[in-house]
Amino acid sequence: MTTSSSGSIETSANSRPGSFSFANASFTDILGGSAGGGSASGGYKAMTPPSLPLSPSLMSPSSYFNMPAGMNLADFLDSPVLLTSSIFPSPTTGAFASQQFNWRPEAPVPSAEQGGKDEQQRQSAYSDFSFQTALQGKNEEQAAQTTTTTFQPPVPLAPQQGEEAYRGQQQQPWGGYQQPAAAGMEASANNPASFTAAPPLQATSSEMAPHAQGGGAYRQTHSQRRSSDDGYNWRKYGQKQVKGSENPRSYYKCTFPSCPTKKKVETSLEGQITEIVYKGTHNHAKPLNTRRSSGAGGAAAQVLQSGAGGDTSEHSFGGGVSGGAHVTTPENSSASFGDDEIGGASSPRAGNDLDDDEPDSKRWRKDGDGEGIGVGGNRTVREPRVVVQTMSDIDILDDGYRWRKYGQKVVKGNPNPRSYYKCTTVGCPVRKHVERASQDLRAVITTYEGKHNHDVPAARGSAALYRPAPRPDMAAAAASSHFMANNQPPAMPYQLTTNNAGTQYAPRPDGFGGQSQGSFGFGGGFGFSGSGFDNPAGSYMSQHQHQQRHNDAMHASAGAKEEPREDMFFQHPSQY
DNA sequence: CCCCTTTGACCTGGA
DNA sequence: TTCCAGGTCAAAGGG
Repeated sequence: MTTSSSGSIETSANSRPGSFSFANASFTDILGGSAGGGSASGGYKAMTPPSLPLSPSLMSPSSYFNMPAGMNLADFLDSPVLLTSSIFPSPTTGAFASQQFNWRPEAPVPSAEQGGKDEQQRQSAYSDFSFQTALQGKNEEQAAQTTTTTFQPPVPLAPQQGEEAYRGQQQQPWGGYQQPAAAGMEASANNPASFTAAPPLQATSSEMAPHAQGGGAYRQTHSQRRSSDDGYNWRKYGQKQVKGSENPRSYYKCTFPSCPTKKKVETSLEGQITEIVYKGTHNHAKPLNTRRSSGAGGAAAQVLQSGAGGDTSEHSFGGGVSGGAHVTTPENSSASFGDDEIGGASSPRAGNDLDDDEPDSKRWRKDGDGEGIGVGGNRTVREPRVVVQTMSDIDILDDGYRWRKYGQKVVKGNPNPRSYYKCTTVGCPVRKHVERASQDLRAVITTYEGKHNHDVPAARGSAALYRPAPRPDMAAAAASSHFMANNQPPAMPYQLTTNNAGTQYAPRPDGFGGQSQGSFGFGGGFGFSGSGFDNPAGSYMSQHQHQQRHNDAMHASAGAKEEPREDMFFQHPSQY
């Protein structure tokens, strides 16, 4: 998306042009709504949402967000994730975490059925959009702490401009996104101001980072969903009552042939959508004619997408996002809009991307990966939340590699969902998963498995953007900080945990540790200068703590698994 | 006939 | 190893 202002981000795979404008809306509005953003989840990473169209108006990408190389603003826009993430503060930091996407529709959330009509509403709705990050509860603290970066008032920019700017800066867009997502949300909660358009936004790195890594699943909740279609056609393939939630969860798949995109929609007893989580990215344009969207899910989804989607045109998120362009596909990113919830649970959800191929959880499982989307802990859904996750499959790049989210799941012991990503390079066995620490939402743990058997992919969009993956350290830092700059692929597997406190990063025993090289920074945009951002790794304390966890298991397996682990919340936009 | 929803069973992973 | 929970499959039914 471009983010608001200008930047357009190209996501590697998914990039699509879109513009997101928050022009009218204030971030607070956008993010804000509910303070409580899902806690943990707040932001996940962002991926590149492919399709959300965002109009750049509010924030200039360049300034505010850095878009991952390759990403187009449009993409961001499209992807829910982007929205959240991009816009919001990083989850880790929590700065924005609280913010979730809240679409607070003026009108009550339309039921699925209503969805069709909702579009109009949506538009209006967007204005209300608030992004909340999952971690609300923590948010405040985090927000304060984390917010390392500040978002300056968004300056509307043309998407393209944004991109250019962005690229020029080489900032990572996603970082922004991610942040927004998680952090942002929270932040909002905590610091509403942070997100308000006018005021500088702060992004917390830590949170953001996670999200970023996570791939972005974010969840944004938006209070009200106006559901409408997102412009894609969905088929419901399952429904289940999820434990811990009164609301039944419905599973939808994009009906487009070979499109791996899925979404989970939770609806309240009243029929309102309380949460939507997207997984995967659409590998096709939005159908011209949307037949119908699946029920609730559809609605929410639609909203997002539509927002994202170019076609639709304008959707304003938050106050005003007007859609700029949009793209149709969305889906990479996922964002969740939701109520607020704090906990990460809700927010965290986001992120699932799809696998490419098969999204199904089973497969994921087979792959060993991931899972589906996790639900956050509790959600209190006050308002309907929509989670969009965008990570798309693609890119995540914290480390410069491209990742595809193939699953997400809530693991016991941790209400926060763990996103699962795979390196998109054919034949490359590397996987990573990102999750927010249960104890400290601000802390994000990323675990890498396997070693890349290839070089860091060229940046999609701009070479500049993708640089070698930052080292883990860097990554972490970056993540937290948001970004960017160089990413070098971590050579080694490691895990990072970030939290507001700081990032700690430890190389894996294997020796896989990375080294940070580049500097991250949000360059321009966010202004994350971030304290820690620049610092590579370890030093980077600002907001994230990165702890490495090693999974023994992973490592163990690793031999095979040698994987580098990284986190990056903010890694690259791409990731997000 | 096509498409979608519903629904119970099955599969897989995590604890 | 077992249990639990989440996610998906696939048959059945409806529009």
